[in-house]
Amino acid sequence: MTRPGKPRPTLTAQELEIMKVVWKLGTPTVRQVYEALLERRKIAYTTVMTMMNILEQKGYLKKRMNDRAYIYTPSRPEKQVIRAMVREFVDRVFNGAAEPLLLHLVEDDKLTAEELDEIRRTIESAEKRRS
Amino acid sequence: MTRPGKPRPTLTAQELEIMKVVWKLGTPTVRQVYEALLERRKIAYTTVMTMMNILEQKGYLKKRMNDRAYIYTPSRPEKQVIRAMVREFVDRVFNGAAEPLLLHLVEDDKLTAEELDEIRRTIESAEKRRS
DNA sequence: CTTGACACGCGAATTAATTAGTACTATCTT
DNA sequence: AAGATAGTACTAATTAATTCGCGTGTCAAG
Repeated sequence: MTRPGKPRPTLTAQELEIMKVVWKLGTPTVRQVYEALLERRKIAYTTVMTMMNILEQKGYLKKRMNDRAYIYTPSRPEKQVIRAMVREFVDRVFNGAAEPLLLHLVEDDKLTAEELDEIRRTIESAEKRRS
Repeated sequence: MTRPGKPRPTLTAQELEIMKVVWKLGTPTVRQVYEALLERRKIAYTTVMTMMNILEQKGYLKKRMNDRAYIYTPSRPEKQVIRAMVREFVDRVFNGAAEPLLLHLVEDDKLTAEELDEIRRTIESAEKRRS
């Protein structure tokens, strides 16, 4: 049922929350993820387990038995997954055009002067790289 | 039930699709939205009606009776809604930090040289405006 | 050996999104 | 006046996401 290599359905909010923990911990058990999440909000152990199994079915996690519990590992690197989410968002909201989103962000006065500066430098080097 | 002024739940994919049409048409009837959507995909008239009524309940649309049919109007400007969606996305995916998203986009080679240039100029003027 | 902690699988309840059919009414059209 | 047309309200089926309890098995400690 899981088609290797095919694009997978994009992560929902809670799925992403779990994936973030897994990426941070590397190779956690359900319990470890559960404990990490508990520090943020009330949640049941079995809820985490269910979600992680769904994430496995969706192809985001792999599990292997170790001792008495499963150890889960991300099957795709964080950067790749986030990139796909950004792409999906740009498609859905901006019809695939990245520029309007960029402009939104830059105009939004949410960035510090240093961040703006770094971005400007990134753009400049991107421009050089191309010419 | 609709709390004026309060932040509303963020739009789903299909809701956004309908809102885009409404924003474009300005003050459409259900039928007009329906016809516009039909050009892209198969959908039933009543489906569109249901969605638009939900959007009204959610506070994104207002309707007034005119002649025999309701005329719907957006209750919030497109830019504002999109901005809220961007903010929600940045919060959810990047924990509120806009910069990593910016960098993702710039690195992603999805932009033309002209677009990059325009963005650089926008950043420069944003920097001036602040200093 | 019994008991408690921990792990898993399974099933299930709830909620929301999405889609659309049906019944009814009011208005044109001829 | 009759029938087609267009519009709404209401109901509902389906699917997915999210949440969690329960039963059961295993291992370790007393």
